[in-house]
Amino acid sequence: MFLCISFSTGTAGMNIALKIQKSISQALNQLFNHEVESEKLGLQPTRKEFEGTYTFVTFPYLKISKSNPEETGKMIGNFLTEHCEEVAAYNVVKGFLNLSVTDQTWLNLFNDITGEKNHGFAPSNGKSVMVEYSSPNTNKPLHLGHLRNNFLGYSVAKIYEANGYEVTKVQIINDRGIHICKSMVAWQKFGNGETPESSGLKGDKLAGKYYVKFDQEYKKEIAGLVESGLTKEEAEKQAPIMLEAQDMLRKWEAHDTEVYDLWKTMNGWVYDGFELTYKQMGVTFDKLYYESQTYLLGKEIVKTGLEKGVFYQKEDGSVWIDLTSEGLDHKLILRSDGTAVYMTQDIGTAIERFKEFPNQEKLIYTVGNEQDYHFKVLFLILEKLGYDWAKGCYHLSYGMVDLPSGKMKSREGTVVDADDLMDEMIQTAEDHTKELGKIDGFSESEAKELYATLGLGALKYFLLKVDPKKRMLFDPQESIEFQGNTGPFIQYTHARISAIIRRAEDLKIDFKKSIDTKKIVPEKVEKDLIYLISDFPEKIKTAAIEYSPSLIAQYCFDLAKEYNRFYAELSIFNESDSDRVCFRVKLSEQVAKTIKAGMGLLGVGVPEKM
RNA sequence: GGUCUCAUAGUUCAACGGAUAGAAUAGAAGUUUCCUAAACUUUAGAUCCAGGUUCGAUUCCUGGUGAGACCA
Repeated sequence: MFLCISFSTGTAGMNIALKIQKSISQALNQLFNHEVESEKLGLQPTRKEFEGTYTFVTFPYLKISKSNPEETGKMIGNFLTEHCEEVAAYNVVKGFLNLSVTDQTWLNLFNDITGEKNHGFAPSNGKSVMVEYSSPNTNKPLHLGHLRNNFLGYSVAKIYEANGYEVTKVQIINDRGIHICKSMVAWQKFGNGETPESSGLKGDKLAGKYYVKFDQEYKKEIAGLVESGLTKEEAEKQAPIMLEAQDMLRKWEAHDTEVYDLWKTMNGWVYDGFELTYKQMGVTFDKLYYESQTYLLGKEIVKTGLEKGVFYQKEDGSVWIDLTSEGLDHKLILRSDGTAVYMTQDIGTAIERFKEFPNQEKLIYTVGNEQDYHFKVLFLILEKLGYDWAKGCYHLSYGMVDLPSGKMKSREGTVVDADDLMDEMIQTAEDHTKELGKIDGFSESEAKELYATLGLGALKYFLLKVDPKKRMLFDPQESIEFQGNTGPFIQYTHARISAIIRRAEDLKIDFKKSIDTKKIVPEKVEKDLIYLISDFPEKIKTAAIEYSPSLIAQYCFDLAKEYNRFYAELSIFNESDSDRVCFRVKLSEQVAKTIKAGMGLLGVGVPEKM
């Protein structure tokens, strides 16, 4: 899980914890004559119900201190208040040493953060990564599962960018194979020359329609054949429409002009359709790969593998790899008739990509967890073939999206279409906004933009807030909620802060002036906010290491929730002390910036007004 | 049959081996002359079972039960 990734540091905020860790290390050394690397000392945020900001657990060091937990905590605590200028006070509860940070430290930190242009975003580190996601088939439209895939991949790409990487976003489009031929055959037989223009259907929907049509006809033919005395297996093999599709695939492989043209035309429709969907989703790609151009790759490498003794050949001519020593089994690399399997072309494609982008530190595949085994094997093979970069390959595996009715099944028509779902979300956002009467003073286009931001924000946040590797439930009704741990709640918080900034400007409050840090002492709730803001760079780093946008989502929610509490408890403009007003507006502004940045990492926009 | 993943409030999700297992929703009760009530406050409710490892286990190990995926 934790691969070797180096991240640049140096952003304001995280160094408080580092400094304290260093001091604790010194304390252990001087008090108990014990050497520990300061980074290895666990320092965790103090639980809400206790006084303090950081907590150091002393249980593991009792043997060294040769004392009880309370005494040990006191000794370290005393050392810190004396020698560490960040620590103001401490308290000990059992084996937990809770440390309070001095007000001055908070205020200095806050001034540092406001001075930063891009808080949390690391400067370029000269490294690059490639992220693959989406990778659809061209025989049907994108569905809910693709949404999770796309949002996840896109967000991870953003998170890597925030960590200073140059990111190449790619997808490989599965544009060939029997499934495409099925759509083509059905269209040829039953389409009557129907096009996206003539039918008004999106191109991908049109192709999908004929894919379904094929399946219906195929079933009819099977039923007919079974009735005439064939077994089910025989019927499945002999159904004329299936034979036609297989014939078409052979013709395609032989570059038959007529078939090739049809293939190009239909795929062209699908790409036009996909483009609209991607645009609505808000995801982009830097480079597209097409399987029709890569499916022959990898055959060459089989020879090399055989020569190196990584692979072995069976009597029938098929090529295999023995992975039993790794706890896996034997895996087919090339069929006996010399045709490739998925593994073959995936090996070839990976090699091509590293030839094309030699300095790639990582290659991240966003693919569902049903492929866990496949990628495990793929990476192992690449390593055995001697490619150093193989250890930089990572399978960003995610769980299936379930519906309340169970699993999505295309045959049963329970698939949730991506376009329909997004439209529905936007529509609900519109209805809800109008119901609340919140669109006074909005122009038509502004209102539309707001509905899209809210509807898609709700959807993206809903899909990204869950740990990627876990299977999740998507309830269409609940996902459109705007209350609680949702995108719109966070968006609302941002809009609310924007209103405060506008108000402050109207009142001509000079909140951008520097604050006399000696005069202002932040209260508890404000410290929590500053702590959260300062923790942002650390969160981005962790999210990248864990490939998990859900951490960012949780963070944004925490920040918004904390802010709303702050907002409810304290009035900003009724203060007589102008320095305090200035401080709080400035703090609010900083929260808004952080929320905007965090949501941006999820690909979610935040409105100024709603 | 073999391998892998998952199991936490009614529900949907959290919790580097750390404190009284957190949130959100749904339920109950409240808060709008005041910067946006898409908000806030209060309240009730959970670790699949059996062992083991240790100062300490939702987390690690073994066995079982249940759900899912992959491989033949």
